[in-house]
Amino acid sequence: MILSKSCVYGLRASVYLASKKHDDFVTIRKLSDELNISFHFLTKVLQQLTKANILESYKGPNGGVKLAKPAHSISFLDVVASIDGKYVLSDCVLGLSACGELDPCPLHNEWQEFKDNLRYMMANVTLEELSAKHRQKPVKSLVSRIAAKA
Amino acid sequence: MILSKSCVYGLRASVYLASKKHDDFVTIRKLSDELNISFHFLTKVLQQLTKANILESYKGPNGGVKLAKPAHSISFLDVVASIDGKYVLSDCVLGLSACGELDPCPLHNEWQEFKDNLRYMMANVTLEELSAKHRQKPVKSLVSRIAAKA
DNA sequence: TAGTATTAAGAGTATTTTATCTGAATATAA
DNA sequence: TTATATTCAGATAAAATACTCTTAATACTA
Repeated sequence: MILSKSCVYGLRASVYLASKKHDDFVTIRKLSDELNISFHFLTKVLQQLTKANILESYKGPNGGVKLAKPAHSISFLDVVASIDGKYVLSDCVLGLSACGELDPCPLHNEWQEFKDNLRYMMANVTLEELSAKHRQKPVKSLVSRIAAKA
Repeated sequence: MILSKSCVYGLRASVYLASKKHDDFVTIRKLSDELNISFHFLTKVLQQLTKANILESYKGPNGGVKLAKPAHSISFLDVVASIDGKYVLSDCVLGLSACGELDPCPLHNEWQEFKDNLRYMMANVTLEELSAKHRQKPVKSLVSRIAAKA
């Protein structure tokens, strides 16, 4: 599992919110029902996203949560980093603390390439793109992107 | 963390063993000292690799563990699959059980590409290649491989 | 055959992650 | 102003993962 469950829940909720009209608050109860996630657990996760300024929350009747910014300005990575921390995917694959440019482990370069690509993808996919299954502007395929670079 | 710690420990031990003369058994004590891993924990992990026929073990004096096959015939993926199971990297990134070719989640294609590439890399890097830092036949870079394919 | 070095196996503990519960704070609406 | 719908916050529980310890089994050496 690359991303923690908290992170996955946060992503799913964010993508769901991105598909809604921006003005309306959606209750966490509705989110947890729709997405089949434990209400209390989801509450915790969304609090983290609220603190990180990804979401905006409102208490009381007609309250709930909504995206704090337009969906096209929030990336997949924004959400992931708010929950799993920005050092997700920064470790050496063999768990060697010394591994780095100077003293790379045998897999260092290959792994680095993967992490970079994954990061690139996450940073360049927005919630808006994710919320529309048949999006007009599809994320450029990794293969073609890398091929163009090479 | 993509791979479990057990898995990482198993990999490090395997790579270490690959760098040794094949005939000699290496004690788990020596492995745990060299690699700075808890002896008992490493024992557990290596038992799994022994069961999976990656390693061969021998009890008693002059005993220990060694690779069961030549290092060039054991892939990174062999080790990973023996410890984390062969379904590592098979889940949907958004944790949707329904996600698949028929009903893909918004990230399905991008994610699939990643998993395929990672799997390809893991399946095509052998312990022999990993054990030599300055290997004669470097693993073909992902970028060039993908570029060639495209 | 006795002693010892070694892995094997399983039980036990600790830590982290995931999930649940309860009560408080807040804001709306009647 | 009172009742209600909601998030917020903290405590607790359960499950998964990581790690430790103890004992048994094995096989060499002397």
